[in-house]
Parts: sequence; structure tokens; C-alpha cells
Amino acid sequence: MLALDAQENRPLARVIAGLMQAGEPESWSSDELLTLDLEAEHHPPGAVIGAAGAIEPGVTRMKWLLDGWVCEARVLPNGQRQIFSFAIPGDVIEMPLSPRSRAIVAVTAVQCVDVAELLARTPHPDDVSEAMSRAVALATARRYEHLSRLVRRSAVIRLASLLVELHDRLDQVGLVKGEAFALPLRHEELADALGLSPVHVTRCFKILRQKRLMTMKFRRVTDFDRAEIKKLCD
Amino acid sequence: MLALDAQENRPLARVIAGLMQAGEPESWSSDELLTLDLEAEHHPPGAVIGAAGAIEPGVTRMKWLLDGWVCEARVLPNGQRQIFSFAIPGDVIEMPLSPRSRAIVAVTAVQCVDVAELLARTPHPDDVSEAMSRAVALATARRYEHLSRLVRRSAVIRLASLLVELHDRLDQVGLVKGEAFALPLRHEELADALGLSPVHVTRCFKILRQKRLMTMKFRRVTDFDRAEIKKLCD
DNA sequence: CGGTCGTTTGAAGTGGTTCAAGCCTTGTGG
DNA sequence: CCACAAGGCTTGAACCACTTCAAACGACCG
Repeated sequence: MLALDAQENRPLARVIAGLMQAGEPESWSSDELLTLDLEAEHHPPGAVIGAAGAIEPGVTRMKWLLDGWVCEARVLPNGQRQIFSFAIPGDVIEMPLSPRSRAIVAVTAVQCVDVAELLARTPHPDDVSEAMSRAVALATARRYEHLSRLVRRSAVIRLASLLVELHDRLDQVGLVKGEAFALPLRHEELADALGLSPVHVTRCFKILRQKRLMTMKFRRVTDFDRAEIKKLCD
Repeated sequence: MLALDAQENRPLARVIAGLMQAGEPESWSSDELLTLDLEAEHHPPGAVIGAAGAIEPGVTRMKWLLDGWVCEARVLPNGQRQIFSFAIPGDVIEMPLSPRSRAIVAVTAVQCVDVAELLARTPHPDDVSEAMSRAVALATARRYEHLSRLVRRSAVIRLASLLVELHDRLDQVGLVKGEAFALPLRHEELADALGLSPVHVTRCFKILRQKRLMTMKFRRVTDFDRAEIKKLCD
């Protein structure tokens, strides 16, 4: 159960922020969600999410990320991994129909709920599915962004523009504090997302640090100068 | 009007093949489509398609490609162009909501119909929208493929795997003759799709030719050894 | 305290870019 | 029918960004 008291309430607040961002009407309130008694799934880091469930197409194959980071990835024939996107708390994840083409993998410990469950219990099912399809549209747009980011841009700019995207998304759900935010990704994960070697991700971070644009240490980004980094990307 | 007699019937046959491929039930027949008197839009090479129309979300913002090639592209801030995908006869094209994020551009002379029109006139609207959404799902899957193709793979393999994809799609709509097919793309367009320089596309074609895997000349591919090229990609 | 995993740095290699020139094809006008 | 111009394709040479390999360092966990 999502037995969230005032102390543990933050994941849910983020989720609601995510829904609002996706155009959720005001008919919703966090109180309503709290009373739904939804069962949250928990997954440890590295777990493949959703492969166990039955294959049914449609809106029901979606999960709603309450806490933690997941990535949408695929292992290429040569053994390398391609990460298509990251999802952060408040995001909606589309489960793949075939787990071979792409898999949803937990990067950190993860807490999520099945949208089918949510739809069955909410007093506003239409609003929920509306919000979900908006979230899907946002994710699709971000995938186009990601592709243009990867192609014919220097490694530093690939990294910088990904960081700006993640910063902005984290900011919208209240996970940015001043110029700092948690970034629970190893260089290897960033490398697999950006099409670079992990070694070169290190070098790119070094360049950004030397330009005094940001610091990445202990899975946290600090002194993130969003304006300057954004300028660098264009 | 799509006043197609037996002579001009081929584009429509391809389109129907495309629909069948997308899971179109047998309740359809080419005869039925011929009697619909659909108005086909014509666009010259280089034209931007669909920017003129009003912005309405949903299934109505789709067009159905009868003849010619189009690409889904975007101009990056640095002036370079990123091509996200190509569409061939029989494909369904999703029009972008905002023309800034991506544009549909005619590569050759193009003939297409609006899906809204088709839906309004067909006696099987449910079957049509079913086929359309299947086509959209296929295009989405191809976009994932394209991303994995671009990242961390050598230029020759990027080109080879794109050629295999295009070959297979053209084959399904009857546009492959033996080991040859028309490929009305300049090196520049392939380069913009593959994230390479046009010069290097030339070199890749040279390598493939020297390996006796294919020949590209005068906008036509000949001696296309699909099996060997496919093997090369893995 | 030692082992493991992740990060950092250096040195050498390579694949793709860029620039520039020549060539081939196609279209146009005399 | 030929001459010429324009656009795209081809090739070479130099350059640079990123990779790979290898070794050292640092944090975290038992």
C-alpha cells in the first residue's frame, strides 16, 4: 500500500506535479490520490520491470513512476547497450510489447504503480487517461530531441544538453535544490545513452567543470549553471 | 481525383499492400478504394507537407502516401538537418503538431491523401483507423531501430542496415525487382539521416561496391545482396 | 583493513570530417 | 548537335574527436 504519511508524502507530491505538468485538470487533488490505497510495486536497482506481466496492448500497459530512476534500453547484437530514455519520478512509462526490442530497467531502487490499477480506482478515469496520453506525447517529443542530440554533435554538447533536459524535468517535480540535483547515473549509463565511451564521459565532465559550468560528484550535480550550459548547446 | 485506370493502378496497389502489411483485414478490396473518388494531393520535390492545414490533434492529422518518397526532418540550430525517417509509397505519415519540431518534406514528387477524407468516405472506417494505428506502431518501432543504428556503429554498417530496411519495406509493396530497386535519395539525404558527411557516404558506397554487395548508381541500387549485407550488419 | 567497483588520467590508434580539386551527368542555349 | 554551366559524385590529403588499452586512484562495504 502507498501508506504515505506527511513525512513520506514527497514522492506522491512529485507524481502529482508530473501529472499537472502533463496538463492534469484541477479536479484532482493529492488528497484524493492518497485515499485510493494503491499498491506500489518495488524494484531493486537493475531489475527489469514489466517483463513478467501478460501482453495486452493499449493504455493498460503503462506504469507510473513514483520514486527512483528507470531507463528504457536495449542490448545490441554486439553486446553493447543502447539507452533510449530515462524516466524520473512523476513520469509515465510505456511498457514494451516485446521485451526483446526494448526493456525497462530500474537504475535505482524504484517505486511505481500500474496505471490499470489507478484507472480502476480513481473517481476521474477520463482525466487520468487524458493525463497519461499527454505524458506519452511528451515522452515521444523527448525521443526526437534525444535523436537530434546524438547525431553530429560533439560529446560535450551531447552531455550538456542531456543534463539540461534532466535538470528541467527534475525541476518541474521539485527535485532541484538551488543549482544542485541528484543524478544517480554512472558514467557508463550516460555513455550508453549518449553513444560515447565511459572514459570520454569522464573527460566531458572534466571540461564542463573546468569551464565552471557544473560539478558532478558522488551522484550529485552541483553549481549547475543552466543558462550558460544551455547557451553552450546552441 | 484518384481516377486510376488499370494502367495507373500501381500506386494504389502498393498502398493496399502497405495496409495489408499493417494487418488490414480482408474486408477491404482495391475495387472499393477505387470507387471512393478520393482527392489526391500532389507535392513537388522539396515541398513541406501539411504545414498549411489547421492544427487538430488525433488520428485526423495523418496522410497516406500513395506515390513518391518523403522524409521526416528537422533543421538544427547549427543549420544542419536531421532526418528522422523516410516514408515510401503505402506508408502512413503522422503530421507534426508544431512544424518547428519536425517537418514532413517531399523528397521526390509526391502523391498522398488525407486520412480524414478517407475515413469519411470508406464503408469500413473502423478497419481503416485500425490499420492506421498499426502503421503508426510500425513507424514507432522503426524509429527505435533507427536510433540504435546511428549510435556506436561504423558508418558502413549504418548505411548497410538502412539499405536493408528500405529494401525490405520496398519489397513489401512490390517496388523491388530482383536484386534492384529505385533509391531516389542523394548522398546528402542519406548523410543527414545517418549522421555522416555526404563525402563519407560516398566512401561507404565504394566499400560496399568493392565487397560486391551492391551498386548504387543513378538513383538506383542494383546487385543488392540482401543476405550478405544483413550478415554484415550483425 | 583489504577488496571491489567506479572514476580519473595518459598514450597511442583510428574512423570520420573538412577542404579542395577533378569528374561525370544532365539540362540549356546557340 | 555541340558548348557550356550547374549540380552531384568521387578522390586525395590533412586534421581532429573519440576510442581503446592500461594503470593509478578513490569511495564504499564487508
